[in-house]
Amino acid sequence: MSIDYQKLADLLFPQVTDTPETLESRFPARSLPEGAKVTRFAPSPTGFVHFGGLFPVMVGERLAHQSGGVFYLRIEDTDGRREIPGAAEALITTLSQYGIHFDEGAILGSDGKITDVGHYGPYKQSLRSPIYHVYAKQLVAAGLAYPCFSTEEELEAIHNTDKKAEIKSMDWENQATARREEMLARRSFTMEQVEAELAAGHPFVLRLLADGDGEKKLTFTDLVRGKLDMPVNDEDFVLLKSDGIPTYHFAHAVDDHLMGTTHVIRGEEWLPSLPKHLQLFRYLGFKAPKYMHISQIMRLDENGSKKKLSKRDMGANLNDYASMGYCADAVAEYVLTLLNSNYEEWRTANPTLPYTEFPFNIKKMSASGCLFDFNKLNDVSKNVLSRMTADRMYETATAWAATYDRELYDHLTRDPAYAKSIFAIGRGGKKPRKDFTVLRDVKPYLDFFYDDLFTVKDALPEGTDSADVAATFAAFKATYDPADDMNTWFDKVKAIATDLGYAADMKAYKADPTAYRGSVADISAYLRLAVTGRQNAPDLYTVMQLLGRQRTFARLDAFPL
RNA sequence: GGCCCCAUAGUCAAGCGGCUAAGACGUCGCCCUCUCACGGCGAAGGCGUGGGUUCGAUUCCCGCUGGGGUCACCA
Repeated sequence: MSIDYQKLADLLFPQVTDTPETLESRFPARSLPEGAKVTRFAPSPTGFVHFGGLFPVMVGERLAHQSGGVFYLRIEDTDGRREIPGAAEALITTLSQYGIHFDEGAILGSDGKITDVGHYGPYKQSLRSPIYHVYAKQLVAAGLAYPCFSTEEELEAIHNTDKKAEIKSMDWENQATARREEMLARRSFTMEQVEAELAAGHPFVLRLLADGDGEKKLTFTDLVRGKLDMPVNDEDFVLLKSDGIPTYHFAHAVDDHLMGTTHVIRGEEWLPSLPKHLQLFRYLGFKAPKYMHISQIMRLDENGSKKKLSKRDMGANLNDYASMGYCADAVAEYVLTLLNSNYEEWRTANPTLPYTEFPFNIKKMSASGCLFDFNKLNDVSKNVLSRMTADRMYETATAWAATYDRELYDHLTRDPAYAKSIFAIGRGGKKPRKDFTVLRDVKPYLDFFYDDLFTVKDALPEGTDSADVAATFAAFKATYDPADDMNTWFDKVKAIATDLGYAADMKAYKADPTAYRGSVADISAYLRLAVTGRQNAPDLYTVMQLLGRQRTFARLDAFPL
């Protein structure tokens, strides 16, 4: 049976008049400096940004911007059934909070609507049908693709593929044979049959005519995994769905070629379909981009086995991190530590540089999947917060509190200078205090600096003689001078200790605790509890400096004995 | 089940034929110290398994085991 493929192409795509050549001239190759990488983030608007999604995003962003290239955003909205209205906008907003900015693509305008920026658009796949159809027609005309009029129901009866649960229990051997036979059957048809189906108004999908021998292997080099062997594609997979919208595979080939993507960075779940893509690029006459398949982030389930971090898991939604109190920089740094094994080393050597200064290196990427580790994230977050200047910490905390803790926000903004001086405690030196793991820790840490938030949380140590406490307060009030420096201040506290029969010297006290009523540590504890309401707080001298004499004394007076 | 990927401590990881097998997080001790937070010192804990190749394997090859992915008109 011989078919006039050009005639078939005209029959299937009568509306297509453009040719691949006209498209090539409409989207010319980019003129970029040698070595510049063009990468993209290509999400489908089906929900929030997944934490795991941040990995390819950051790799793409770093590679592009580090090389003087282009990082663009393309929206893969080819599945109307799964699309969630507003998801694309939300995706962009979330990423911008993470400092991820796109040079071109479907970008959010000031009106909150998505608009195209750049010369390779449209950047929403649903708007690119005419483009895909040009190449679809070309493939049909070349005898490399064909229409299939089987309905979804018919195929499902054979494949039984629409439910994961069924896949697990089905008979694989028979399934494979049935599929092969079905595929062969669909390949043979006559022009008359096609004409009749079209005349009857029956929809069709366009399938690629696979020429590969599934027994043969293809060797391919992935930039993070090295050489890989995969079977050559032998499957007539779908290029265009019955609504004329392309599948991921087809859109990927056409778009990444036309848009000049040099490096495709995606999750490793795409590895098995790589042979399809390579075959498509070959059929289309396109040069394939370089690929980087990134390992999935996992979590530990109840049984101790690894599971893909999925939608419902804690930490899956990127938006959750803000509400948990992690700032975007912390999350980004954590991702970087997982992405490049030498990142932490670099950070230690360069504590103050922004992470964008880090020389990101593909060779330092690991091919094995890793487990999400809150301990590590916490540590990174704690360091990120501790490295900030007081001003920066103030801004970060205030911005966070604006949406997550109005009460804190009101207090911080009431007197910014005061708030900044609180944040300045133990900050800025070589060994800064690390009081905050997340921004949620801010309020409980500094509440005692505000009279209306102050409460006595802790109790005096067991067995404390309240007469000693009262005597301590009286003596302290009699001698305290805000003009004293820290040493003078502490000498006075020691003097109080001595007068009350407490040890002024800790070493002496430890050597013979029975010789004293207590130690200067106890005296400090009395004062600390009254002034801060707790047994643990930053340096008392500084706290009193910030509170001032009047408020300090008021708290000593108000302390219940 | 087929195909594919992965495999160094609880976690992330250096290592790329010869090392007492780095480092970080976590855990536990000790020190510093007015408490806390820092900081310092130290400890426990690892090359999944069986074959090769080699004078010598964590490192190279194969099998096994384990984990993960994938097999749609979803991406």
